[in-house]
Amino acid sequence: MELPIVTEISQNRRSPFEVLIATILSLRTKDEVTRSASKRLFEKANTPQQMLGLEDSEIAELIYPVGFYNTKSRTILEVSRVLIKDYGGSVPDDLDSLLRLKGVGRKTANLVLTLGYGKLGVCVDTHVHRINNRLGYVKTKTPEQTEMALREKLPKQYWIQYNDLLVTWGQNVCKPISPICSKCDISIYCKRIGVTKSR
DNA sequence: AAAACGGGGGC
DNA sequence: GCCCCAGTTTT
Repeated sequence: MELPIVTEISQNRRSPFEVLIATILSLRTKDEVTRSASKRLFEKANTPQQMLGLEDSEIAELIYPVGFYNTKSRTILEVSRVLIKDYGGSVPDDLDSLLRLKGVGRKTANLVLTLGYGKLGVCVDTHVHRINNRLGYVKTKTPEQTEMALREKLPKQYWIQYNDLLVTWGQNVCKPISPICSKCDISIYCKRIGVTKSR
């Protein structure tokens, strides 16, 4: 099973900055599309200093297929500027500082901590949110509520592996539409809440 | 709470 | 052709 792109980047010993940028590119975007776009971008620039050497429109053109390319290219440049100005050109390794960056929300911040620094983070995206609610493990409306619930319920030692596992599972088995329940190892524990069609 | 940001891929 | 995607910001 192919690894999600951001995970793959972290496992190739890429920098926290690359994890951060790849995560920004991946927002609301299919994994395969993010894969090619991040590769193109990193060939041109993979540090905040190098990013600032590119024009807004240049970045937008490189990442074009990911969608939201105007927002994302501005975010990349703005984040790069702040990293140089306030953090000596490196990515901060605490949640509060990361959340203060424009364009970085809870999911991105926690993912940078987890994959960029091997630190604690419960990263709740649509996959983690959906799977936990289907299982009946949590009953939450927003991803942030799911994050807080998991911090209480899930043993710390599993937090880092947990996200990668569920995202991979969410992309390949417990899909948003027509999940392949016959291929699911934890099917017997699942309440299938909100699952209409399954295979 | 809902809209806006967006092209690509699945069906 | 229609709907969703490792979200976040703005209204």
